[in-house]
Amino acid sequence: MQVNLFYSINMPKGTRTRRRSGCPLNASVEMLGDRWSLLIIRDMMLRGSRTYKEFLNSHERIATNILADRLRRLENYGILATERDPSDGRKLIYRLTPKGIDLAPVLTEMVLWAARHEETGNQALVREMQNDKERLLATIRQRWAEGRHQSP
Amino acid sequence: MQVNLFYSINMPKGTRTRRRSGCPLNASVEMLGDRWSLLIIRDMMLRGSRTYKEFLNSHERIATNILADRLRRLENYGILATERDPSDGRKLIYRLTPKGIDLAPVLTEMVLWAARHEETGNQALVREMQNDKERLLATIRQRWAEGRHQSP
DNA sequence: AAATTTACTTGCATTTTACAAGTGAAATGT
DNA sequence: ACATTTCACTTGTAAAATGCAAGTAAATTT
Repeated sequence: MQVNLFYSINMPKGTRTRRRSGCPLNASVEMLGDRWSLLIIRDMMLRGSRTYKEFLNSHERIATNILADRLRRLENYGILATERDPSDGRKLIYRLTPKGIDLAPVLTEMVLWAARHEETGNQALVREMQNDKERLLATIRQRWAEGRHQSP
Repeated sequence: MQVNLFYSINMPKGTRTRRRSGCPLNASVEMLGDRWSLLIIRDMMLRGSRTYKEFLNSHERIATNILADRLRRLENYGILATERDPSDGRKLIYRLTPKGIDLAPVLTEMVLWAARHEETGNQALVREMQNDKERLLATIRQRWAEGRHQSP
């Protein structure tokens, strides 16, 4: 039997303790390089999703076990944090940490790149990002600083 | 037996024909959201890697079959293109297309994010990116326009 | 002509993902 | 008070992706 020394017990799958290299891009890829993590962050940042159920509603249809796993990983990485909903003890509120909010420029550039080179939707968002990247980023940061990131 | 209608024959694994959604971020994630693609692009853009063997030399140690698969996928997506080396018929030269070069801002933001929030190396590159993001991007673009992206 | 280099492919074990169904705690309806 | 619903998951299992070692064919070098 062989064990993978890059992983530890009691951690979600794929949560590495040792890095493959010290390159900062590699660090980002190890934390975010999969088919779901960045979409969860998008849902929090741009769509105001805060609960497990809200994440499940998004159009790409993530499986429930994968969602639970990714939320745990992102929390372990310090990208998001949780708290119980004081008004409903069943609900967990997920919110971005400062580290998570700092991903806004990464998401912006990925959106703009795809919009430039692929046929994609949500042209309103894309135009907003193109026209004044800095203003949008400031808005996102401020919305989170003020706690106005709750769902409508 | 069940078949997955999101995939087609004769395409590298994971190369989807239908998208999970029209969101531009999702498009980026479907093309680049794995543990290797962005590292290959980094090697081309920042380290000047051009051949299969040069990619294999990078510190994260990609497996040969995965590398072949990722190169095929990135070519299918139009992110890179190949040509035979005129002076050595065994060698294939991989180079970024304009679409691939346009990923420079994505890589930059991912590097800066990790450098800000994780302990990583290559502080020289990070400082260069911090100090003058636009100048570095202009340099990368120009280096590729001039064909000076060959290995040293 | 033999050895080496390059760019892969193949086979197989391990790990991850996807899908469907189920569970327990808290809240709501009657 | 008790049944029903909601919420946030977990579990089981099939399918797909990844990782590792070994092998191969064509071009080049010796």
